[in-house]
Amino acid sequence: MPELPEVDTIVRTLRPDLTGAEILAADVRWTRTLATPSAKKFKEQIRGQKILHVARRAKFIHIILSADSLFVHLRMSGDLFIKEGGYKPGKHDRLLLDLSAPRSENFKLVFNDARKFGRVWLTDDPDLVVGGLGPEPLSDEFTPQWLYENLRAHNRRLKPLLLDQAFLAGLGNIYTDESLHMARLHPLTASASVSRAQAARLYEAIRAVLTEGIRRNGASIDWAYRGGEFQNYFRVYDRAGRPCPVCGTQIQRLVVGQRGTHICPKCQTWKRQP
DNA sequence: CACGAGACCTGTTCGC
DNA sequence: TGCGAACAGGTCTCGT
Repeated sequence: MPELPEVDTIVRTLRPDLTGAEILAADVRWTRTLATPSAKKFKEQIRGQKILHVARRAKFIHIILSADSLFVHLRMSGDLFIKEGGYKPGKHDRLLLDLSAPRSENFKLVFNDARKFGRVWLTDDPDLVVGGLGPEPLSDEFTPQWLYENLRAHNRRLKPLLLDQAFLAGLGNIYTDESLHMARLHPLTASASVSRAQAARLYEAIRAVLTEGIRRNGASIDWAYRGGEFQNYFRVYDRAGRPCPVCGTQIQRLVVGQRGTHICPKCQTWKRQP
């Protein structure tokens, strides 16, 4: 569910409460939620550590502790909540941390994840988790020139390449469809065929779409989400059969790389490679 | 290297 | 109303 803007929103929401808190205990309710280490080691190792900072890297929530890094990836259905100290675990709560803060009651950080795809890592080596990721699309490292050169360096279709976190880190299904539409590029376009001008358009579109997503506190579909409202501004995502906001043509749904994909067939044309 | 299929999971929505 | 199929914001692994 959550892509870069949604994760960013969660991080901004949690940061004030979590920063400075001490972890008193961990309750692991679904063992496979832990990517590493084992539940036993996790509980021993995390107890007593303080939360120094809460950050985001791509779609990972990065909680910097006194001695380790705690990473959370929400995958499709994960979410993180703050609950009061007396909170009792609900059906889909997979991991709970008991916390104490200097000038407030004890509270809990709850990882809730209906589909159990989400994962948590506790490690002293961040590269073990995020070392293989591509650049952050909102960082200075990501430039039109970088995008042009690296699109040309692969021979892949645009959409699966943009979804590849080792290529560029943070886009998911929604923001990829939105970016491609804004850039007027078809998701099946061969990356190596993209011109400088098209790459520049795609660069601007990715930055614009992610920035707007963050400004609107992400998109809220199915789950109530920090008041996010980007879902009200989708151009094509989940809008099959409705008019393209640019030209009015009916938006089509197709499948690319096994992902539902939404395009305007008039704005986003595609010349099959000879 | 690129790609499709299947796996991992549960819940909701859609069509009959 | 019931019931199975299709689908869902993500990523990994395997075979071609």
